[in-house]
Amino acid sequence: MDRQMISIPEPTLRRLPMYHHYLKNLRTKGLETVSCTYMGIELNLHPPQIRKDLAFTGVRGAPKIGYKIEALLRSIEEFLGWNHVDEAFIVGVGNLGKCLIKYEGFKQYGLKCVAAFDIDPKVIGKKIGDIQVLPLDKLIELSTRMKIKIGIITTPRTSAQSVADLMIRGEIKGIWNFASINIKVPNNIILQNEDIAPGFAVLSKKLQLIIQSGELGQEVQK
Amino acid sequence: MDRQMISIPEPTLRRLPMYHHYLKNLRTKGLETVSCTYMGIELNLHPPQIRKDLAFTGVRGAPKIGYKIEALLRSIEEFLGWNHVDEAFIVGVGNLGKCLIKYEGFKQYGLKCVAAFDIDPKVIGKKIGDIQVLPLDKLIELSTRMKIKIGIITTPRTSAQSVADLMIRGEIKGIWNFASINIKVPNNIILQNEDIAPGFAVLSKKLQLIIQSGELGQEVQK
DNA sequence: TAGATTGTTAATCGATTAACAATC
DNA sequence: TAGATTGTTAATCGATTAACAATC
Repeated sequence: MDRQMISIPEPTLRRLPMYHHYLKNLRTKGLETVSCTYMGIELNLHPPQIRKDLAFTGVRGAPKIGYKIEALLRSIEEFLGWNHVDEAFIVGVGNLGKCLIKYEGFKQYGLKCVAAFDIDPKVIGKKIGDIQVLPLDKLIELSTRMKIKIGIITTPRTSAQSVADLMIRGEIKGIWNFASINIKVPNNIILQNEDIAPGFAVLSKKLQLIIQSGELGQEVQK
Repeated sequence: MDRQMISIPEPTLRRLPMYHHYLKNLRTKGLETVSCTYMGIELNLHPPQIRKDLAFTGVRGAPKIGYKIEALLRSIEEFLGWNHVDEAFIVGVGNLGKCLIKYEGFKQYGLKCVAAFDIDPKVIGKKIGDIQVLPLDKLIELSTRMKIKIGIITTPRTSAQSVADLMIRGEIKGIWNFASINIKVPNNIILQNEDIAPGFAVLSKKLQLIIQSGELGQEVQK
């Protein structure tokens, strides 16, 4: 009962994939153990932070030795649920939709797109990668029947809310929204928004500041 | 001199595009002013936070009235440098690269991809959207000559570091890295990493917790 | 005017970092 | 053993939220 009461800091959750990826690399190099000191240098993080993050997954290291890489990987995967495959539906087969369907990386997260949906008759019936594009009005019935838990939205902004509503009626529990628009979902539905605008805002502003300071520097020089 | 010393909280920077997008919506509806109370309800944020965020851009509101939408939009755009066009090079014309090249949304951020690069002879010379795919070994010379500031990496992981190195030799100042791998750049280069794994980790874990608690609930019921 | 809203200062909260005993 | 590393508690830091005077 208590376990799900412990709240995991979101920054920690967001760092776990980085550790996971890095550890997989170490494993291919044939290494068996790793210390936080070592990881910290490579990943540019402070050792105590890494230690705390890893502790959340339930793994324990050994003083003087460090952590077993194999155990760490299993611990992270189990903690995130990446040790079993989750099937997902994706709606919207435009550029981004196609790109995600073909993305090979999902495998390592245990995510598998099993069907795509669209309203455009020109794409319905086609195959993208391994999967079939179905008409959107089949979504509710199919997702209920197949007990699909995850829905991915890659439609234009204007359709995102109505697609989310369909997914919820189809008993989908988590929505990964790439439509860069705020959609509203009930409390018991997990919503994860993915958008490149925030990242670009950070890049734009930092760039502006560094270029400004460069120009200022030049002025000072002459 | 002082201006660039003030550090802007990154969470604030990341929220600005959301305000920007929302305000554009209000403008198309013909509204002229807006209060933080009102925005807060729509965007699910506390009014004082919105006020602080907006204050960073230098705009001032009027007590009892709120903010002028037009002035807010201009203030955010100017603050982020989105009021002028920045030209960018993109390297790697796979699924993701093509997808970003065709992405219409960059226009509103003042970002324009002016050339694409690849090493694959099969794609070199082709046109994606409006732009030409050039051989990678032309990058340094061209980006120096055209004074390109932004480089976008959409290559496989294995090439990301070497592409970044080329960009830096081509005097690019900011790198937007979609290759989901840690690349190393000198201090004076801005690096912004874009990766969907952190977001999916959050979704996976939350989903796991909610599904677990659902199963537990059922057990308790019977 | 009264009430709503801004702008700003203070209090709270949560995450990161520092410190250090325990340990192999 | 000595030194490196973990695990944990305390201190710090930064962002969010609360409180409230100023104001149109």
